[in-house]
Amino acid sequence: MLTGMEMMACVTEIKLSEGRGAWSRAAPSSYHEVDLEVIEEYLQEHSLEVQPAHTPASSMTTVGQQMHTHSHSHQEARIIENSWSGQHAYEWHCGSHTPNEEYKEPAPVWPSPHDNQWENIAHAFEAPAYTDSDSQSSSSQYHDYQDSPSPMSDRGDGKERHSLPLAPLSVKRKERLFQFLFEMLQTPSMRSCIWWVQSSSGTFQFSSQNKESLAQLWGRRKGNRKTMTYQKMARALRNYSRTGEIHKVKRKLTYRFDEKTLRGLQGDSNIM
DNA sequence: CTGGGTGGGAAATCTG
DNA sequence: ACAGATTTCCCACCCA
Repeated sequence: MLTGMEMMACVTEIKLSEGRGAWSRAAPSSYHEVDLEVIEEYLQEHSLEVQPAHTPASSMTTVGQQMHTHSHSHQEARIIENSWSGQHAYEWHCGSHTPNEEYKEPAPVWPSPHDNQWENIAHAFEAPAYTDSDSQSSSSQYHDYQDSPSPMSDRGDGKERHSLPLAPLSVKRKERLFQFLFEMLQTPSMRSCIWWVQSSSGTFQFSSQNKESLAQLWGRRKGNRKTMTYQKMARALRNYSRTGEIHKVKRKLTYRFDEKTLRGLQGDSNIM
């Protein structure tokens, strides 16, 4: 049981490795193998659990440091098998805690930028040049979106109302990118990489400094030969514009799940 | 001019 | 063999 907790803590911290600047030169080839792994394991292990409404994200700030070197346990046993609407929904039911984590700040505000505890894992995860290019810095005004009772009242496009072939399959295929992203969106520990801008409309945004980590995680999950990058992941995202699962919104690093897609994901995540 | 994003064509890969 | 879903490359464009 502790593992879960620790993992959580660990992951929770890791993700925010942000770039302090110091170790920003960390070898891009070494950092992801460590922490990303931890995160991945954690995600897999908890893919079926309902996370508590209040994530220990802020409470246990120290636990993780000893884990990033973790021993790569064993729990890769189950890989979330998603089945698009129908079968057995996704395993993630994080709906319970969502209400309090999303519309906080659209930007990943690291718990304590000065805590050197992060440093350990920090460099390990991602060490960008530390440019506060992220929304919150001072220009979070992009989206003042506050989750309100107005589902999909997003400006821009609100046209897809017909049926999309989102659930054509009867067999479970590999996890799709948008499913992965949704999962990450429901994972509090990934807040530093991706977050909801307005969950009700399915609008989410990537962290400009941690988007690469998120991409790498995706690539690892897919077991790609080469390292996944945001550029490539974004290319896949652009393909979604054509197929309709996800659309790009004018905001930087911001995308929006199609209503249909979102419904499917939500439905699956909390068995509707 | 530069860099971070964005948009896409096209071919390569994987997987069911 | 085939199709769907990326993945990988690469290049053009924009904009701050």
